Amino acid sequence: MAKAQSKRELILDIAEASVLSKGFGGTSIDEIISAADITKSGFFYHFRDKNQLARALLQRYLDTENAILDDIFDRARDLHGDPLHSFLIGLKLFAELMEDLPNGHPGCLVATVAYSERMFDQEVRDLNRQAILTWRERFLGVLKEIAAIYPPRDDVDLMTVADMITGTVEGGIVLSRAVGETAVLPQQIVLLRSYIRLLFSPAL
Amino acid sequence: MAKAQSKRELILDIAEASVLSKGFGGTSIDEIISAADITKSGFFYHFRDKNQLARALLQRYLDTENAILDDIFDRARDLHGDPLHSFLIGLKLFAELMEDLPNGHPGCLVATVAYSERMFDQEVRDLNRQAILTWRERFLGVLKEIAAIYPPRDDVDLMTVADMITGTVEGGIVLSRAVGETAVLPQQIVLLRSYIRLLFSPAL
DNA sequence: TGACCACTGTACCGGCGGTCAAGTCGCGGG
DNA sequence: CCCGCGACTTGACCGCCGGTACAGTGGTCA
Repeated sequence: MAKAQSKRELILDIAEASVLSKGFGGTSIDEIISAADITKSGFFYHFRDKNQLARALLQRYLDTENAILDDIFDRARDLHGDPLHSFLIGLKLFAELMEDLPNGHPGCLVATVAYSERMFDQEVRDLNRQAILTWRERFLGVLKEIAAIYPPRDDVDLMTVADMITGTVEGGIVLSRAVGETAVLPQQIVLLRSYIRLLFSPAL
Repeated sequence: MAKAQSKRELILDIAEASVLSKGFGGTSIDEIISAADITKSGFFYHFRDKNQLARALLQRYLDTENAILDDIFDRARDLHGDPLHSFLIGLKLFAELMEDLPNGHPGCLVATVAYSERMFDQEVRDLNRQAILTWRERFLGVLKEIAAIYPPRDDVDLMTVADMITGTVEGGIVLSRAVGETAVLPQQIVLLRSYIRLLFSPAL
C-alpha cells in the first residue's frame, strides 16, 4: 500500500483493503475513520455517502490496473515485433508480476462489485460493466492481430478468447484466496499462456 | 428456487438469494425474517448467529453442486467409454446446463466467502478451502486417466489444469454478472473444452 | 398427560450509516 | 495583514441492524 498524500487517498487506501477482505457491506465507516484517524464528518466531507466511496474506489482501482496492463504489454511489444510472441511475453511478465506479490493478489474490486451488485447504484454497476468491456476490447485487438498472421487451430470466437484472459485472472484470484495458495493465480496465467500458444502456433 | 419444506430451509433459500446479490455483509437478518414471515427469535432458534447461517448456507450449496457435478459426469461416462471423450461430453453438458438457466448462474457462494473471508470464522473458511480442494481432486482424477492414454501436447501440471476447470467457472460467473450477459459463462466453458481437446488430442 | 419441538412476544443493548449545524485552523492571494 | 476557502473537528441526533435474554404458546407424539 502506497503512502497516502492526502486524507482522501488515505481513506481510499484503508477502504480498499477492508472491502477486499470483508466485502463492501462488511466494511464500516466507523472502522475506516478510526484507522484513518479522522472524524465521521471528515469522512462525509470527502464522500457524500458509501456509494460515492464505492465509485471513487472502483474508478481509482481501474485506472491503476489499466496503467499496469499498459505498461506490461507495451514492454512486451518492445521485446518482440511479432504479435503472438509479444503477447506470450506479456502474459509471462503478468504471471511473474502476480508471483512476486508477497501476500498474493489482494483481490479485484470488479469481482467484489459483481458479487454485491444490489448494494450499489446504477453508476457503479455501469462502471463495472465498462471495465470488463474495456478489457475485452483491449485483448480482442491483440488477438485479431495474432489471428491475422496465425490462423487459430480451432474454431473459436476471438471475443470469447479475449474474455478468457480476464476470466482466468478473476477465477485465479478466487481460487488463490479460497485455497490460501498464492501460487495458484500465476499458475493459471501460465496455463492460459499455454492455451494461447497451442491455439495459434502453426506447429509444435 | 425450490419450495421450502420447512422454515429452516425457507430461511436458507431467502438468505442464499440475498447473499448472492448483496454479499454476506449486505444481507440483514431483519430482511430475511420479514421475507420468511418469522420473528427474530425464530431465526435465532435455527441459527446461533450469522456465522452459523453462513456455515449452513455453504454446506448446503456444496452438497447440491457436488450432486449436480456427479450427475453430469456420470451421465457423460455412460455416453462414452473413453475418458477424454467422456470428459469433453461432460463439459458440453455442463455448458448446456449453464446456458439453460433463464437468469444466468445465480453465483457461487465459494467466491462470496473468498471475497469476504474476514467476515467468517475459521470453520467456514476451512469448509470453503476444502470445497476447492475437493473439486481439484475430482478433476485431477479424470485428467490423470486421460493423460495416461493421451499424453498432453504441452508440458503442463495436471493439478493446475484441474484448477483451471474450477477457475473457468468462477471467472465466467464474475464476468457474466459484471457485464450482464448470461451467455459468457457457457461460452467460457465451451472454450475450456476447446483447450482440453487441443491439449490431449493426438492430432487435429 | 406431559414432554418436546418449533416457534412467538417483548424488551433491551451497542454498533453502524447517515444527517445537521456550527466551529477551527492553516495557507495562499489581494 | 487579514480574508476567504478548503479541510477538516465537535457534538448531538435518528433509525436500522446484529445479537441477547427469557418467558410463553400451540401442535404432536409416546
